[in-house]
Amino acid sequence: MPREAYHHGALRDALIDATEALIAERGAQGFSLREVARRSGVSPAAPAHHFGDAAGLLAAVAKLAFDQLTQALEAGNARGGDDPLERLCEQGVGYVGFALTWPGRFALMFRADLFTKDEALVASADAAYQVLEDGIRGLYALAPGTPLAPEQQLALHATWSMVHGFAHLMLAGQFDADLPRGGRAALVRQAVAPMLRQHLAPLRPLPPRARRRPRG
Amino acid sequence: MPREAYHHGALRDALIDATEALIAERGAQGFSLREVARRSGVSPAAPAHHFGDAAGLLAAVAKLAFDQLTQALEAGNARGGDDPLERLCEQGVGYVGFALTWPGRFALMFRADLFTKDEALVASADAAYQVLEDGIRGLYALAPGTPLAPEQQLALHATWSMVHGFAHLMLAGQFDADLPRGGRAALVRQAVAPMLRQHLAPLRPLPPRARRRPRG
DNA sequence: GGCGTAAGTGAACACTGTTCAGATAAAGTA
DNA sequence: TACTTTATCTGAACAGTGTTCACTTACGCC
Repeated sequence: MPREAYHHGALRDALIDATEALIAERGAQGFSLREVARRSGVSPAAPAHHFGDAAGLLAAVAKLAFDQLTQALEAGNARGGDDPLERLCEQGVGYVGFALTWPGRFALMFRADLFTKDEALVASADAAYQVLEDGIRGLYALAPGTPLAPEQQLALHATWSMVHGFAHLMLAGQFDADLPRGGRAALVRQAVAPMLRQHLAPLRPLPPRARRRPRG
Repeated sequence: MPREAYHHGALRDALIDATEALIAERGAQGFSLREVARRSGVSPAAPAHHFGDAAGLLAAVAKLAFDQLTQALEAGNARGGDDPLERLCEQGVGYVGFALTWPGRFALMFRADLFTKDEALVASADAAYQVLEDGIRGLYALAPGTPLAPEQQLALHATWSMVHGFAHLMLAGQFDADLPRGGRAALVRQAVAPMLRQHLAPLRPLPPRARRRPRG
């Protein structure tokens, strides 16, 4: 413990890794700064020098989580191919899949009371949001950067809410009673995509000759 | 502090009240058993005698929160009148309204790690869930108690997810950027009801003469 | 009136996050 | 190479937390 304990600059990453492992085991609630320091073989005061605060360390971990979510959403886009509806649906599948694969990370991301909202974190969170917003733009055939009309914003909110709520309720075990064979992972595919498809399909502009006449 | 400190049986309720006040101020995260005991003018060990545990006290508070949510949902039903679609939409408005009015209560209810799942709590949670499930039954013109078909279960999950996710994201401040004039309360009415109406309307069985022909 | 039981005390224990003076290693400079 | 500066990390302390336990107090009951 005399001189090998000095991490020589690698401590920052070691603390982040230990935190990810800890919240993977015990959830975001079970995080403890001292435990993380202990696992990194370092005194309880050491993290303060790199992150200032427990909230600072968790902010760094949350930032990474948002980056990983962005990747999951973009992977969904890729699976969806050229069809904007399919791309958005697969984003939803990716979102819920991320939440179920990394419940600790997901729980942390939306516990804003646990971490500091620093610049890097906000940027990463915005990046994830942009992927989703661009998905909605694709559905309405809007160019990137185009501001959304009110009803398009509503579609964005509804889609995000549905996917987020589904992930949240599923993690809370509310859907465990009626799981299909294959468990939670199967439910993601079998439920999220049809759910989104049903919700989003009426929003998609129809090809001209098949356009429905206004009801009245 | 000699003998007036003895609560003579009213302590149980006093602790629950103090807890509700505390989480209303500081959120579910800011709860502290000792602080609650302090506000009730009682030693830190006193709550253990009534609730055994901090998790036990929070379970009692969460149970009340579910009861209050049930009332909010039923009030929505009443506002909706006879139309099953309107009843369900107003349930959604009630749900989100409850979450925004009592953010501490709402946050606590879905933090299952904070409280014990005792019998009374599960019963109250189930009661709230039943109101929502019956709302879906109404939409499909099913008698109470009828088991839901898979696509009806899907509608239930989608509706609940959307409303829950909307409440959650709104509390996280994710929609603050595009608030209409009137603030959050206005957004509940202007967004939740149309959102649900759009989602649920295609699910409603149409009157016979206006039934759409199957696509294909 | 005495007694059993329920209710609350107060001190202790093992934790937690944070602060701060001081020690140690690494890097920069002359 | 020697000296200084800067970044890291320690160790002890402080205030606060939830929980336990022997003890005391008060109430209801026979």
